[in-house]
Amino acid sequence: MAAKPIIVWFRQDLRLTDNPALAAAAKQGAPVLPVYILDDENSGEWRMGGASRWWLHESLSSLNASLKRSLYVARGDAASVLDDLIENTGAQAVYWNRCYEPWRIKRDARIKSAITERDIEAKSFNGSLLFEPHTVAKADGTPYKVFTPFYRKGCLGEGRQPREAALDDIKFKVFGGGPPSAIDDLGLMPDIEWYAQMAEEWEPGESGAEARLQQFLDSGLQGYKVGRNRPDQTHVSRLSPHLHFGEISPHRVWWAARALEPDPEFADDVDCLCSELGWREFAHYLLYHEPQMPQENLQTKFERFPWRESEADLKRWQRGDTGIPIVDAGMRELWQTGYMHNRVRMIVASFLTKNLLIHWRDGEAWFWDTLLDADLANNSASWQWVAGCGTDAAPYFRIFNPVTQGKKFDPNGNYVRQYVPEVAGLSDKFLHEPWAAPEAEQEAAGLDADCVYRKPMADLKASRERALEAFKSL
DNA sequence: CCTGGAGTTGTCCTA
DNA sequence: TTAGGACAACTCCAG
Repeated sequence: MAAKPIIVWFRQDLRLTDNPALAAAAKQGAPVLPVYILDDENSGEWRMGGASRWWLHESLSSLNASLKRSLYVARGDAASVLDDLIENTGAQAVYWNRCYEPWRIKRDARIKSAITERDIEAKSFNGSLLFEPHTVAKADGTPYKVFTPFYRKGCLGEGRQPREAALDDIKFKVFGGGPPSAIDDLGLMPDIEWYAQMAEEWEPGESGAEARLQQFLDSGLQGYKVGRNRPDQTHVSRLSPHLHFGEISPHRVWWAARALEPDPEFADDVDCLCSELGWREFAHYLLYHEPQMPQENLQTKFERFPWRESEADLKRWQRGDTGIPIVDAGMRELWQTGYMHNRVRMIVASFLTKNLLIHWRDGEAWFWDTLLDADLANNSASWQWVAGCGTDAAPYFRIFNPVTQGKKFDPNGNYVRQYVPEVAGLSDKFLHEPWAAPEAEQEAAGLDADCVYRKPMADLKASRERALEAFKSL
């Protein structure tokens, strides 16, 4: 009798290296039946956005190639797909790495008990977080609400360290009796080829992730602490989509950076990178303990906040047609490349929620649909943070001035000029506030009298005052 | 239970 | 030009 296979259910861990569920299955010696199930249709309003779906298609293709084209893919209800698979293949066990979206936690718990009831082994592992949410608490047992103590004491206190990434090249035999892969049938690819530029800039999949890490370690990490704020420079890691889909583990990134720490040239930069990974942890921690975070204000007093409703204004923000150069640059970068530099994310989010007083959930939804790295935990935690309704103590008067931010973090205008060619002809002095330039300069740069960059959609001073008033009303 | 220090990412005005 | 304080007061957290 042939050995019964072990199903390895891939989810947000689309890699072979440092994959605890896969490693555990390989260790058993049984053939591995690798499976991916597209079931986000059942996730309520958190069906994957268009950009993510393109990435997933590419990433699955890459994983399938690594698995010698043996990946079994299906769409639909995960429980019944697994049920049928167990039935048809005589599988002895199902292994997977844990996810932390509330709907997935619930679903996985149901699946685990259903499988166990059939006397089939169901086992889950930690492959995606340095410190899982249920392992971190204050001395009194309640969850942290502030990042710094969460990270310093909760994660790194008392000699706690994340586990080392397991980089051994594990050997396993793939189960040959499964149906053929049919990634194309998942319907992840869009009909219109809007992803051409994304395909040029990104390489979804495990080898692309490792290459990106190496490139970052070689040429981005040194100077990261300061440079990461500059959208005109290349000091951010751009690992977020790879991390989201689990093409690389945070452990791998953490320890690869730590290895450079003895070099004094890197000391502060490594700490800073690790703390950014810590923020990723914190977002997942918050989502675990506050499952309503993607929908509801963490600070309930914000239920009274006087948000404005304006489809038209929201559209202009989405299109990058606000008349504020750095905001438009960011929104267009997002639309064209599926990515936006972190500093600019904060600027556009502040503009939407404070200057326009449009609900953070509208911004969250747009990012969800357009970001390649759309991640329920990171996205919702960050939007609540910027809007001021999160658990941290960001003071309400912290309202970004996009002109000041632009001058500070894009001083030569290279970033704005790349995405907003309309204003490229202005001098650096007025690039970030074209409306303030002398008329002669506006004309010479080709800005018509009714051009949006001479009449931005919001007066920064007046809208700031209005936001401060709105906050005071709480 | 009490207490005191601290809190990712800013802006604006004034001297 | 630039540095420093105001902008409020609250909650979190650890000792």
